[in-house]
Amino acid sequence: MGSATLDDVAKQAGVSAKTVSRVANGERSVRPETRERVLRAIEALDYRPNLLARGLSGAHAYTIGLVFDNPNAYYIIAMQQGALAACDDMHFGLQIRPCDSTASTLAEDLRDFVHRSRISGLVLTTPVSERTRALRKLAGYHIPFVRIISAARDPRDDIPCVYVDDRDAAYAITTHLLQLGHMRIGFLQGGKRHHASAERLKGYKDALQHYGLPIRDELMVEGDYVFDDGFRGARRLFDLAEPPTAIFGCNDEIAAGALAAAQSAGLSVPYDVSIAGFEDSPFSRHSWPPLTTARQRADIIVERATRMLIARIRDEPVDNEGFNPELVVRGSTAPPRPKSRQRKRR
Amino acid sequence: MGSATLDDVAKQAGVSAKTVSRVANGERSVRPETRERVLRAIEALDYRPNLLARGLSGAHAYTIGLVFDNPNAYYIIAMQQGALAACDDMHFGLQIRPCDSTASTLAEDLRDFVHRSRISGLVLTTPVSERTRALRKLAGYHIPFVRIISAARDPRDDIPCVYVDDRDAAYAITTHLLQLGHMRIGFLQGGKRHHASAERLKGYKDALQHYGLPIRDELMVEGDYVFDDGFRGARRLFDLAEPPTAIFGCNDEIAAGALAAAQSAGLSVPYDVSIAGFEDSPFSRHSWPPLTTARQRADIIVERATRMLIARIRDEPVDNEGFNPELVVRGSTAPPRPKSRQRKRR
DNA sequence: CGCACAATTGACAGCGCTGTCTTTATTGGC
DNA sequence: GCCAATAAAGACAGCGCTGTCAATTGTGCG
Repeated sequence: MGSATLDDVAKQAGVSAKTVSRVANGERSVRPETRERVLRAIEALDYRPNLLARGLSGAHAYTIGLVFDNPNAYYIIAMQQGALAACDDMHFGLQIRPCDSTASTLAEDLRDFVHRSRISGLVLTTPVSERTRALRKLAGYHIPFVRIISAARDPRDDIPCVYVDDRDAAYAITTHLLQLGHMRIGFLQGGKRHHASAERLKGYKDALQHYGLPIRDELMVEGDYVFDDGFRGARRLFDLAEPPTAIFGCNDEIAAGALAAAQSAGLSVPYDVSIAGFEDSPFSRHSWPPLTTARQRADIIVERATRMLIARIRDEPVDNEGFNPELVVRGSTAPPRPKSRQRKRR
Repeated sequence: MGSATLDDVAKQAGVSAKTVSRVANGERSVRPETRERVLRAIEALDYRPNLLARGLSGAHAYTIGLVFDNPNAYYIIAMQQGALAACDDMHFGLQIRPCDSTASTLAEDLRDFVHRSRISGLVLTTPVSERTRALRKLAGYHIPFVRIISAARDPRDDIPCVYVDDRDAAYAITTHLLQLGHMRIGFLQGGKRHHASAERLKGYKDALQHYGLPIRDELMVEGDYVFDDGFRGARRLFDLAEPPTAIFGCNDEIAAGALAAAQSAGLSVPYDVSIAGFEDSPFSRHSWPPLTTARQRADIIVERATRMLIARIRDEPVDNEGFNPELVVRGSTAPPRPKSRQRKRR
């Protein structure tokens, strides 16, 4: 009924429980013929190690935690898939853990989580990964973790991380718009809670500067990563005396809001105004027109981070790794209308 | 360093470990003053029970599993939130578990999952919850579970469930379109793997019948719950000699595809064609125009199912419960154009 | 005041596994 | 062929908790 235990297998194979344990955990010091016999017994009894017992007994539970505080459903799912793929592959368990990254007790909350379940380590995603103070405490508790952050280059500090160059991707998107001929490009900012927002803004500004264009305050609207802010922000841009011919939303949801604002204002995208997003979420693929955006493979990034964490737990050497989101050009961006015709519309 | 244990607390409070265990688990047979003393010690030592030890020792691990096999990110997140809310409230752990509902070993996979971690019970969501054969096996393994299914009424079988009346909601949406004056309504079907697809189709047909309208095969396009099928299906409908004046997509993603198809065909929504979805996902709120849809609170439904499961695990009596998605009218549906003008456009 | 009974509390084993240490088998070198 | 060195296998304790049952304390009542 309740599955077989180590002892059952040991009896069946005529060896000690410890030997079965060794085989089950792939330790090398077992003679091939013994291993064979044990494997047969495991097969015959359909034995599966009890993870609770293993975790309670061993040094740790061979389980990692994926920690997030992010309202973006696609992002979460992609991250979960990535972490799961790595964990399945490495025979680790996965505990998925939402949390409040703004809590003052963040470090303690995570510590309790880790201790209660003997979690072997944590993969921290943004914005949890940006709470430097909490991370320092966490490190103080000797909890291994890897963080995923938004940065242009390897921070080279003592905390292993995967860094995503949001600045560069935003630079690429802005450059794409500039090369299409847009001279006035609106930027809908993301929430300040995320470092990525600042990075993307930086990429936008850098590109303008590189092209010798002025950076205009009225073209950079503040907001958060939500549809409504995209909608409102875009409307504000449209209402300017001299509205932008292109709008770059800090993520796809913001861009979707801008798209809706354009359509509700009777503007045709991309003929009257170009719109670009960031993330390559289904939003960007499933809108009309589909959005030009930056593809960010959260699944692959998290999978990588998870593998790094497991390596770290096994005391193997790990190197930080960087990712560059990739420009994806779709139907929502096009050259601006010639001046003459643009005038007519107004 | 590593958190305090029961014994530490026991020593501090001057009682036995078992008494601390009783207090920690809220058992009643402890004198108030003793309880008080123990609670103080727990507080002082910042004690947190080790979940692995509790699970290994006790009859089960006070953890339930949420099982799903559904590509819809919003759905998954909503379900996770609902399950988590219930689990947090009832002091149960939650294991989130994607799976392959088409696997022939589904029942065995789930059994192994349950046994390995001493999971107390499972919440099965569609389409896993519809694999009747596997469920029967699962019940044979004495694994408690609650399933969420698409059904118009309480199935009154021996498996506890939460049932969602998709038929009724589809009926309501179709009726809404009929009452607006639409006489030809296209229906973009969902994948056959989900019972909900058939239920929704039934609701559509029932409503037409109720209004004395014929059910036309050419208006019911087959497909799956993906954007592209919505896009293609809608195009096929637009190409009919006599195209529908309204399209009902079996979920929001399909409807988003239809919306894109309309826009790409130069049709204005809702003036040239009305479009309705199903689910109330962000898709429906964040498109332009926003979609009329049926609100289905996956979070609340799953939370309810989770509470039922926990009640069941505690041998408390449980009654099946039904949910009715609620019609949400937004900008994507309107009366059809008067015939005369419609002609002009063609 | 003394007894039957109920309410509290504690002692102890054991959940199923792994870490440590010990014992036994095997190998290579002279 | 014998011994040291190494490899393989086993014995045993114990991870931190709960279930069971026994011991203790408190209660009501004649």
